[in-house]
Amino acid sequence: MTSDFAEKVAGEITLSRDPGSTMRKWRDEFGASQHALAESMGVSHSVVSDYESGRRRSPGVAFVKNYVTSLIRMDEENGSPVASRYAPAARAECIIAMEEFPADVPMADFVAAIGGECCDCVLPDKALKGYTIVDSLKAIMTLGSNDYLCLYGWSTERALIFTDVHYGRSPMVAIRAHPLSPAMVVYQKPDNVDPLAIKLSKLEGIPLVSTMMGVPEIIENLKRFEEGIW
Amino acid sequence: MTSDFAEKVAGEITLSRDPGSTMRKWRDEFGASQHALAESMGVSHSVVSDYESGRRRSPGVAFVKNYVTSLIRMDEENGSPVASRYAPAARAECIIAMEEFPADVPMADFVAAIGGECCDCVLPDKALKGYTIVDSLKAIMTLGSNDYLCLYGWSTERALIFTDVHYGRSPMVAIRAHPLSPAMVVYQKPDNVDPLAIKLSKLEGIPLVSTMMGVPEIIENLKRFEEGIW
DNA sequence: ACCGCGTTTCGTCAATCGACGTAACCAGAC
DNA sequence: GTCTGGTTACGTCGATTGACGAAACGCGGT
Repeated sequence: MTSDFAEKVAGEITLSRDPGSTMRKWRDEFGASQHALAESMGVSHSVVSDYESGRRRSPGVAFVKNYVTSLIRMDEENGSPVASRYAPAARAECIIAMEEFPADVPMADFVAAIGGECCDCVLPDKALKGYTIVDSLKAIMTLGSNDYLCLYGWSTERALIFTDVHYGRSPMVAIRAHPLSPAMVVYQKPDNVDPLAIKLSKLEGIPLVSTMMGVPEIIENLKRFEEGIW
Repeated sequence: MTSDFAEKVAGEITLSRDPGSTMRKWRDEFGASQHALAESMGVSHSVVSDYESGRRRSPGVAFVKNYVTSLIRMDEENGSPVASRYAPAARAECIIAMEEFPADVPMADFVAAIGGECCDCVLPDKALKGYTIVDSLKAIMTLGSNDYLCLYGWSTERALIFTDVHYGRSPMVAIRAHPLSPAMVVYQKPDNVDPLAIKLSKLEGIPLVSTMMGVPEIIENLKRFEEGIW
């Protein structure tokens, strides 16, 4: 979540016709002084001023990264008032976690990382670009057709992980009814997987995977993919 | 829309621990060769290779901007197959247009740009960070509670512009029922503005504005704010 | 073998960045 | 007036970028 916001900020600075003033805009938004930010970045305050005033016309990405991550770290130390205001879309109740991978992750690696097993499916030789962990009950009770777009974030080529699934019919029915399809569906701790859900997954050509791993452990195990390590 | 995607790509490159390989990842995603991209960028092909291989450890934002905008321009020349795959959330049916402003836009300037008039309200001395144009009928018929999060995109400090509004009661009722509030509500071409809608807007402290301007003209007039000009 | 396409490596050099410290400016409070 | 906090401007210099072109490499097809 926060990393999406960091990308937003960094991307805006990078693409701006005047990177300096865009940096200044964001620092003002975060309510930080040049001096405090400079300390956080580990540089002298006049460096920050030089960049914001436009003396450096094309700052290197290393500097921009330091600038942005420092602002966000400072925000987090105060409970993320700015970041949370800027990511309301990320706070849909049924979304527990949602991340993009910086590089494609082979499906087999993903399934292994979450201790998953295929439900009578064959994993295609494809890759995933991210995942979303969804609270199944809340999703079923609150999501309408266009809600599913939020689950996909930046890419449909992700794994949707439904938590606390008893038989798993409703998620597959809803997914099947929607024009967009995820690359993979994972049921977390199902009692039994409904045969109809398996049938539907095959009709849609979506690999269906189950795992008995807890959500915190799943999130922990997927962190290395987020950091581009495997 | 596309600019959000460009920011996503640029942000990811900027924040990556290995910008070169992230650039390479995205170029592969777009299916472009180094040679074609180099031509599009106006540099020699070996420059692209030097960057992607990591010879330049901290590329300047000018180069990254050229790289990203060239990839996206090339994608657009082919009907945006990659960009549209990466922005499904942006294609919610009821959203006609949605943009963020690179710098705050004073409310008075925004209202003037869209030929708007206050419906018995006083414009606060505040600023907007973006806007969303919403098809009212589709929104009312299809949006659930969490849908409204999609309307807000990156910030609630935006103007929501509802099109084809007859009296404008439903949008205000729905907005009032939702935990998040926009900074401004605009009714486009209303027949008559419902007094109850005005009352609700005051209760919420949300300025209510009406305009008789057509959607294409509104979008055109707001472009200068997107480019940071006013 | 040759050819075409795609990519990498590397030497080179002018231009710019990254970072420092110093000095100055501005505004508000006492 | 002084002090504090916030910001800007600028000289300086080593390090790095931005860009070029030449040479080389790898792969598939003929």
